[in-house]
Amino acid sequence: MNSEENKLILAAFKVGVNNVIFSVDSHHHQLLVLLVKREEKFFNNQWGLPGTLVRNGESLEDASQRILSEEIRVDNLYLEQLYTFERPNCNSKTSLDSFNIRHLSVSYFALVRFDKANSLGINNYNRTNWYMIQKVPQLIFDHNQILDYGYQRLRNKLEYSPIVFEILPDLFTLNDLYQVYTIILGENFADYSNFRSRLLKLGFLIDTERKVSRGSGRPASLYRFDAEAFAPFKNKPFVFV
Amino acid sequence: MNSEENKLILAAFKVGVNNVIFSVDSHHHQLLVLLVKREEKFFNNQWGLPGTLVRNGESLEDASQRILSEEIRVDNLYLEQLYTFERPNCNSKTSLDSFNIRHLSVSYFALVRFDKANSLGINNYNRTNWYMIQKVPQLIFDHNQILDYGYQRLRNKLEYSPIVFEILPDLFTLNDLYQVYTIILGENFADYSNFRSRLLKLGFLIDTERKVSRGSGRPASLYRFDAEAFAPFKNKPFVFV
DNA sequence: GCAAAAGTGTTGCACTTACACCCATGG
DNA sequence: CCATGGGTGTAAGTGCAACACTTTTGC
Repeated sequence: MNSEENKLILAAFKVGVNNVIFSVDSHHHQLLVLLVKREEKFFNNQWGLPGTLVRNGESLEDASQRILSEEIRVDNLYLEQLYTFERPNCNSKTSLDSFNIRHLSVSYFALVRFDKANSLGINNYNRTNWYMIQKVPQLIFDHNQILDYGYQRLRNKLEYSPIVFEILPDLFTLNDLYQVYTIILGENFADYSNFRSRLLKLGFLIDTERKVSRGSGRPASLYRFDAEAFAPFKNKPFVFV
Repeated sequence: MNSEENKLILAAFKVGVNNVIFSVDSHHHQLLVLLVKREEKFFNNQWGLPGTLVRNGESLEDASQRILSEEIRVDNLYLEQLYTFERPNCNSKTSLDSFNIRHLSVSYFALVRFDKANSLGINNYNRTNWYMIQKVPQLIFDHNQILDYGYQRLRNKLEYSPIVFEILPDLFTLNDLYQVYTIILGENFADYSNFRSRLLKLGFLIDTERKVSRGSGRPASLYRFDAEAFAPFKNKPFVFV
């Protein structure tokens, strides 16, 4: 087959999924991302996003969920497609991909509860670990780029969609909520008292009147998120912030 | 090979690209999308988004550009990845895809100048046509869904990025600009005079002092977009609207 | 002069910002 | 009774919607 003929032939692909899985550790005031150490010879123990190749009979999202449940034992709280990346010239570089098989990587984005997700390190010899977002090392392939893209998306989502409530317990204090926002968006996005009044005025946070005391100081009210009352704000931008 | 074994085997994919190509016909005050009539036997002359399968040696974006230049002879003005869709159970439905080849469709989104793009219908026997967005018929596969997704993206883009200037001539009146916005976003997004003052205050529209007269009425100033002056607004949301 | 289109100005209202202040609890 | 964190209130400033008004052209 000469090169002209080759050009008109349809490319054959294997498809992988990569997950950008975020979690918030409120206790240490840190945004975390899940990474996996790649011990295959080509990767030389570099870290990368948790991912896998798509198998027969499973959809892309299935594959993505499989990673979530294998690496951290967690029900999906929030999962969304991010972007499709092309692995550039992969076939010519690694002997794994002989025979002109090209690779595509569809990345997904997830936000999981830290307490539920924190049961890792078992049975995987520290192969999987949470990294603080500021301390992520150089990753394999283009995974740093994918991560950046996911981080961007996370911050956007936070501003107009109620994902936070997926990682907060059913009952939470307004300070809990505020903490998550500052951890992800940085300290200087709004004053706490203004954040409070703005959100409460919107009417989808219900005061249960129940109080919880955290050390000294006045006990805080526990609130819950009312999904029905939120409905009118769906797709309306900048509900929060 | 039994079904258990089959499940662990990596799926093989062919990858297609589909383009959601929008254009604005200011003269008829219409938002248009480019469709292609599919004359293959399975599609029975139904319309669909212009697309193609990815060939050897070309990247996904290459393939997408190829469509742009084949269907309408146009340099890329704006091209962006939209979303990756999975063709559900395609292999079991059409005899084309025997042998467990699955299909993935990566969709791209483009906005092209109408005058430049309007040189179609030549040599293609009305196979390609612009459709008003409200009059799009039932399309093949999930193309209606992809189109909706693209339309959504277009409206979002319009609000925080300067894509409009890619489809406007170098010199344009503020009314030209306003027209494009109302065509895409609908009439009730802002009053013309407020739109004017808000945009002018931002300082990236330069009044060239040149005037143009369109029939009766006071002649309008021609403006140009100053990309440098726009720089500080990059990624800042809701610059327009 | 009159209609039509371009462009300017004004006013009220709503919302944000930056604080100051009050409240309830633990020690 | 004071430190601590929770919660309320307010005054100044900003931004936008609605709409009235002025300017410059063709006829």
